Amino acid sequence: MDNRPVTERRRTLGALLRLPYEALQREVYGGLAARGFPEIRPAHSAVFRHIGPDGARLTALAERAGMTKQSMAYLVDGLEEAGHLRSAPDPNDGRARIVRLTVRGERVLDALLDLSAEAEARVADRIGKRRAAKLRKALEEWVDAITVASPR
Amino acid sequence: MDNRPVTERRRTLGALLRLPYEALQREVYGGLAARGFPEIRPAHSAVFRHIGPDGARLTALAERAGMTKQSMAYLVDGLEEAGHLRSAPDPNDGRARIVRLTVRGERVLDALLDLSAEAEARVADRIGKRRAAKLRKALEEWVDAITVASPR
DNA sequence: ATCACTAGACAGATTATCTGACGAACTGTC
DNA sequence: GACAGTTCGTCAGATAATCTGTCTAGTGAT
Repeated sequence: MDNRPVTERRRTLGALLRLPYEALQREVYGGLAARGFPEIRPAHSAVFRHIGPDGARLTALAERAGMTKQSMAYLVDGLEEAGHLRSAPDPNDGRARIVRLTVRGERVLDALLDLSAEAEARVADRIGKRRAAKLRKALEEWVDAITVASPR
Repeated sequence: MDNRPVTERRRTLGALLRLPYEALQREVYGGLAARGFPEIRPAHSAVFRHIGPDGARLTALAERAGMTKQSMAYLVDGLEEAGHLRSAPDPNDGRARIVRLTVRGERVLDALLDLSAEAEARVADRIGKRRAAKLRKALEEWVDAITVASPR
């Protein structure tokens, strides 16, 4: 049995992941807005995370992001309208569209990665370089354990 | 400049927090469904996280959860309909309603905390006890740093 | 040629959030 | 007391981000 007081029991790993994650997200998407991309919302990262330099099919993006084609289409439509993506029919498959980042879209991806690195550096300043390195290492280990168990 | 390859640059702290968090959430809410509470969805945790043994006002819950009164009212309504909460007028303030957990609601909170602790134990099994302890410690430090900076 | 499968679109629903406006109730000051 | 300003919760309406189910067109293997 767990006899610790509720306030302590409530400090779950989930909460300890969620709070920093939300803080990070505020920093990164705030920074993105400040850099001239206020239209990019957190959900859009599902696209930027999984699109490669040669673009990808809608279905491939959806599968990698673990969501339905319809949901991914919704996100892609928004980004295409804002000029971050451009889609063209696949010459090898008449059913498929290939979605690619535009130059503007590549700038967003770059800004996203920059801002993330900056935010991580600030974390290291706050909690110490060693501790931040251990944090990253432990998370990487955990993510690897998850990923082999149920590949994305 | 950051000259690491894109695949490595993409392994941001955000991603390293998000993936475990999502995995954890699946485990916990899956477990909750298995324990007979399939109607509890992740968003509802905003209520369980912030309600105390003596209940709370809607407005207080909303503020603690960092959302609008309207959004919190939506979540509370759902939980009240499902019998996890019961709300009564505040005898000291005619405007206010006090929302309290029912016995069923308390069982949910208990299950939530149990499942979280179990999930954390499984993480320790996977990545090692020492590493898991360091992970928790680093996250606690980070959360504390966030919380003093912008108290919730 | 046909037939099973796949890519993406369309229609419609659900969940979880928001903003703005509002009436009722409380609180402090005159 | 009366009045002004604040706070509590609700209503109406909108938006974001997801889902299921159905459909057409295209592919590919027999």
